[in-house]
Amino acid sequence: MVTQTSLTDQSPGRPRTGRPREGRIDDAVLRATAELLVEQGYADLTLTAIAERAGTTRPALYRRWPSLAHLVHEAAFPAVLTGPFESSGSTTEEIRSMVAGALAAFSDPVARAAAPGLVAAITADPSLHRALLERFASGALVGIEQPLLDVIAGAAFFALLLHPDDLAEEPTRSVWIDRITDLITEGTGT
Amino acid sequence: MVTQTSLTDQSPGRPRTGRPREGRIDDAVLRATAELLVEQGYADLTLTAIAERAGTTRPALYRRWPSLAHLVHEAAFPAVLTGPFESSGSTTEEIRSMVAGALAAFSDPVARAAAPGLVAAITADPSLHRALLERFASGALVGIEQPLLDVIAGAAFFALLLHPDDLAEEPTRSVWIDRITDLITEGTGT
DNA sequence: ACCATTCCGATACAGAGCGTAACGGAAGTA
DNA sequence: TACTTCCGTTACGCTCTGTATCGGAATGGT
Repeated sequence: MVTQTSLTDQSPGRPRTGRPREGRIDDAVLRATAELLVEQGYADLTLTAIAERAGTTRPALYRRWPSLAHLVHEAAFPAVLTGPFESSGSTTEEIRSMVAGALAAFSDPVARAAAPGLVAAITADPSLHRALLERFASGALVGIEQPLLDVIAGAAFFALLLHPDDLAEEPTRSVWIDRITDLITEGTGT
Repeated sequence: MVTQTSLTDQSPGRPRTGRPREGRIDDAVLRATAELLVEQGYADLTLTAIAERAGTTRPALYRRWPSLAHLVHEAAFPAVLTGPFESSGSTTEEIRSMVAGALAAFSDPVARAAAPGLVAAITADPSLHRALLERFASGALVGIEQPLLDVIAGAAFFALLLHPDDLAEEPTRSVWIDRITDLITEGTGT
C-alpha cells in the first residue's frame, strides 16, 4: 500500500494521530483534473466528474482543497512556471529566452486550459490569489523586475488568448517572439 | 410608451412584423448587469439575479443574448475600448498615452469586474471570442501592430490582475506607466 | 375597423451540480 | 487490546440553469 505524504497535509499545526489520507486519491484526483481540463476545458469542469474519474467522491475532494480553483491551480502548475525564467539579466538573448519561456509555459495544454479560468477565480478568492502569487514568486522569478515580468508574461498570456493561431505553429511563432524581444530591447522602431 | 430599437434586433434577416421587443427591458438588463457585476463580481453573477433586478424574467434574457457571457460583454464594453488608443504612432508620448489608456480602460470598475470572467468565457465559446475581437477591432485600434498591442494591453491586464494595489493610487501608478513606456521605447536599461 | 399573424413576456418544469451533515469503518497511538 | 482520530461514503436540501408552454400584445393587410 502506498502511504505517501499528501500535498495538502503539510500544514504545520496538523496532528499526527488518526487515520492518514490515502495518497493514491490525491494523485488520482490531480491526474483526473489535468485530463478533464484538457479534454473538456475549465468551463465544463465539475467536481462530480473529477471525483468520478478519480474513483472517489466529492467530499474527499472538499477535504483536500477548499475550492475547485485551488485544485485546478495545483493540478495545472506543479512546477511549470519555475523553469522558464532562469535569468534576471537583460541582454537581448536573455530577454528572448524569457519571452520564449513565458510563451512555452502558457502553451502547455493543461496550463492553457487552466489559466483563463484561474484568472477569473483569483478575482473572487483572495486566498487563491495569494497561493498563486506564492507559487510564482517561489520559482526562479525572484529578482526579476516587476514591470518587466508584466510585459513579458502579460504579452504572452494576452496574445495566446486573442490570437492563438498565430502562436501555434512555427513560422509565425518565432516571428512573434522576435518582435516582442525587439520591442523590449531595442524600443519601437519608427 | 417608449418604442426604442433594441440592440439585438439588428440582425438583417429579421422580419419586421409581429410585436417588437420592449427596449426598456434591454436597458434595464444591461444596467442591472453592470451594477451587479460591480457589487458582487462575475463569479456570483446569475441570470436569475439580473432578471430580478431588471424587473423581468430569465426567458426574456435568453431571447436577447445567447449566454451570460455575451450579456456581460455588451454591458461592460459599450464603447470603453474605442477611446484609449487614439494614435498608432510610436513616439514616446504616443506610446505613453496608449499605456495609460489601456490601464485606464481596464481600471474601469465594470470592465475590471467583467474582464477576468470574459477571458475565461471566450476560451469556451468561439462566438464570444469573435464578438470580442470584432469589438476590439471596430474601435480606433485599427492599424496598430499586433505585437505592440499584445505588449501594452497584456501588461496592463496582467499587472492589474497580479498586483492591483500598485496601480490603484497615484504615486506608484505613474511610476509603472513610465517604466512600461520606457521598456517599450528605450529598451531594457542594464 | 377588423382579422390574422407573429412574436413577446411570464409561469412552470425537469435536470445538474453544489456544499454539508451524518455514519460506519480503517489506521494509527498508548 | 482498547481508544482515539479522521477517513471515505451515502444521503439530503438548495440554487441555478435551460427549455417547453401558454395567454396576450403589437403590428400589417384587407
